[in-house]
Amino acid sequence: MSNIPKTYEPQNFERETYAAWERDKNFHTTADAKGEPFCIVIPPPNVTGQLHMGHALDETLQDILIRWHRMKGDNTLWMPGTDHAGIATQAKVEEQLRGEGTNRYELGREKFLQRVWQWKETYGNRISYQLRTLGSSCDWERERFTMDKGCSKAVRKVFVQLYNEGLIYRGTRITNWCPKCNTALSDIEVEHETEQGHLWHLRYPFKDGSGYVEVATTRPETMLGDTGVAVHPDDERYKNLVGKTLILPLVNREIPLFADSYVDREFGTGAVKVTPAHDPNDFEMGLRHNLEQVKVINNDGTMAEGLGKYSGLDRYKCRELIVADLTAAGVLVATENHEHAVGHCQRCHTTVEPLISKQWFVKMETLAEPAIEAVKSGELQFVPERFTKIYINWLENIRDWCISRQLWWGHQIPAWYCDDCGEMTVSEVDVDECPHCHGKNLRRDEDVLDTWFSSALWPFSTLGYPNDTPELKKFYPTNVLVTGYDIIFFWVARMVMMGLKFRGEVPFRKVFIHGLVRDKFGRKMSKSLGNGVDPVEVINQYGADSLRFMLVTGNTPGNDLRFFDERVEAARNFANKIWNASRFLLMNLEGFDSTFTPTRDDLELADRWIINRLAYRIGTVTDNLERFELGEAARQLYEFIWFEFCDYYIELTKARLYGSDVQAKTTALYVLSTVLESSLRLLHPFMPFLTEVIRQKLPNAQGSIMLAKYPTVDELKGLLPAEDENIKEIADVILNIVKTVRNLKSEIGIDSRKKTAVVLKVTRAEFVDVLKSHAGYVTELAAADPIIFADEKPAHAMSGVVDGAEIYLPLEGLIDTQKEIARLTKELDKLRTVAKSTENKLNNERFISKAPAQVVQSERDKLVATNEKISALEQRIKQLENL
RNA sequence: GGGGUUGUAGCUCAGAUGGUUAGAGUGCCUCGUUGACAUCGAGGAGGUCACAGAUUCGAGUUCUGUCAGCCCCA
Repeated sequence: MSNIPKTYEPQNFERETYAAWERDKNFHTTADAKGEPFCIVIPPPNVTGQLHMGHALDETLQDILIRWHRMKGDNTLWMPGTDHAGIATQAKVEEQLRGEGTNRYELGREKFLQRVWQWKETYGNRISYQLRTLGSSCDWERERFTMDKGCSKAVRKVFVQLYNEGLIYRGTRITNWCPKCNTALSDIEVEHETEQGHLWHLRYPFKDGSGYVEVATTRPETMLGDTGVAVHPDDERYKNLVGKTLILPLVNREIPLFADSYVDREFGTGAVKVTPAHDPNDFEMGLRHNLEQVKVINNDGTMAEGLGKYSGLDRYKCRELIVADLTAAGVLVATENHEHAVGHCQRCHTTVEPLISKQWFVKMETLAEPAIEAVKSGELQFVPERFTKIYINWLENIRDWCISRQLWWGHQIPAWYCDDCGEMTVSEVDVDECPHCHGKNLRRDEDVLDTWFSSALWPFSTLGYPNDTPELKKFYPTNVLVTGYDIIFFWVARMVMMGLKFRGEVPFRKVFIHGLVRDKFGRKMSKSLGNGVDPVEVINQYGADSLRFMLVTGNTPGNDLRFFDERVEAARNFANKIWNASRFLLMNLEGFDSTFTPTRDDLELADRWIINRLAYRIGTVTDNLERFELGEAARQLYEFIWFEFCDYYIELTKARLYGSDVQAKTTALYVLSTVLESSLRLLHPFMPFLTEVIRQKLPNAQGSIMLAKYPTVDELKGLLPAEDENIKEIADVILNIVKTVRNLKSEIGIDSRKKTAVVLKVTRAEFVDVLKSHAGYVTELAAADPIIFADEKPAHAMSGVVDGAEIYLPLEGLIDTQKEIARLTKELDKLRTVAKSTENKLNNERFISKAPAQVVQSERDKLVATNEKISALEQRIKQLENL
């Protein structure tokens, strides 16, 4: 049997292990393969850059689910791919061009797009390869891209159908505009941040000279575009003034004072200036009251033509000047400090400008309704459930989705305008002749679609839509979507709407939501802060298994987690522990007869115990996986492998391994390798590399672990202890004695490994035989040697008491009687507190009558056991005091 | 303004459906070189479970309120 190096060095095997899996097509499946379908589509990473910690978390969770289901025997497909990320990618390439002293306009659309495709090749591939370093078992043969042929076809088909049904329309609306990205944005691409600003109070005079109305505004520069002043219809202050005409200062435009119930009487002066072209609420009021829309700010954030000295100024420079001019004119009467929410571009963080422009929109209401229903009916479930509310709340208040972007990189809108007849044609195939007038002077709409439009189709476009492929039939709806809570609106909700609309079924049954990975101080990892941790570097240093294990432990669904080097180290130490436990087994396997199978009768207590524990952990791990409690499942494995298997069981096999009884040794080796092998399979979804490499060295383990069966309790049949065997209780007595002996030694400063005589007084008859026959376990684990069973208590000794036994370390001369009395008294006090509270419960009639019988009984048992310990301690203390 | 979420050991976090003397990792203290592992082993200290009520035989866990932090939406 070949052995392995002394320390765990993942760098030596992860890469080649992955390559072997991929070479053997272990990730690949087909629609006609055996098993229940289990499918996850990857949230496609952007081709802009490289893997970050958020991806690492997302991929790890998916890979755990995928590998687990594959091992369970499901027909498992993990569909990989990347996203073209319109604005972000275009910005990257434009930045590149700037470095070369040119820009996209100089290059022209076609050449520019070639450049972006080049970028996509480089970075798209890079991110796919980085996903591989994490161990992601994606079916790479099926890798997709949101702008590949198939996805583009799906986008066209969906667009045209929605247009034909009137669910996509083109209209002049107020939209969020980013002056820097130079494009329209959807509502959710705007991030609102509270900023310290001012509230300027302005006086607008009446035309008839009968005084003025005072308005309050946070954006004085927009006053140039004011076309009205609004007050609340029930506001007594203004009731008699409504309908009068005001003169807009600086501009001298006549504007009406009108009433609209939108106005908040409490805010400012109760009178609000109305700029329909630059504020969404004012826009709505403008429509209601037929106000003129005067656009005073250009798309690039400068002031429009025709505004005299203000024209061409930056919007903020203009604000300063306007404030100065209004002050000089006596219009500005007060300036207050004011906190308000200001919208910023999600991508570049520039303050967005609400502007009127002609854009394409998706009508959302009819699409949202079934998407709400799907969640309410339970057809689609969120894990954790609380995200349901967030999702529904958003959909119930949804507004139309602005889908056109003034970019070049993306799916160009399939609409053509005829210069001859002025008609528009929307079509799945490119149009070169106007179907209305047969003219040839067609211009295609220059805009492209919001990136999220194609992402919304991802679960079915990747499976073959619009073609009716076997994959689509087999794997749609997919089973789980794994993603962060930050894109529930952007992506999840839209996929549900589109899935329901175009496939008639939800795109996935469950949405498994995780949080964000933060830095050690709890801050979001970001480029500007420079606090990001590169997963590839972590993998190079600690191994992908360690990173994965760290990401999945100490984390509960939907919650953020902090990244600590120390936690990766802890995970790496766990890997090293497994490595060395395996190494121990491998070095003892020489000459092992791998055909040997023991019967239950060959197994000794420790063997039956560890198998029992394994069965228990198979249960809890599987149970937690089913509930998406991956962190808890990982913790179960950690405890089992490190504490139960390594700390206790391995130690208890050493006597047999180093002894001369071949049959006993073989049995121990059999159980060791059986339990280790099962543990590796249980752990494989979490730590794929390590488990594969070790398992290949074990006897009787054929093929790749990733295709092996996930452990079930059934497979232990024949080895499991009999139902009536009280194995846990017996083990607890022994382990409690072990702990007590170790503790007593430590109290007195004896090395835990130094052999020390121990006197045991067994206080429960049913344990006498089993403790006598297994005293060797105490010797092994606590260096208790010799162990003397006796009824009398040695006077000069350290002592301890556990359920079922009293323990004495006769160490005459080493014992400070007073200290020992003090120590025992402290212990006694603790037990008395316990006894007291237990008694109180049992004396409470209502407890006896209302609590379940089982709970009452366990309290009774506890009281008996505690009282036994108490009297033993009392006697002992008295004995010491009389010395 | 509406909604969500968090508050448990020095730090980071677990503690489904209420029921042992509330756990882990890390950090800290003491001890340990006999061969699986010092990326280790043994032992230990350390918690009024944010606060106040309520429900209950019983609350870290359920409900209400308060305080503090974070997030989303308007």
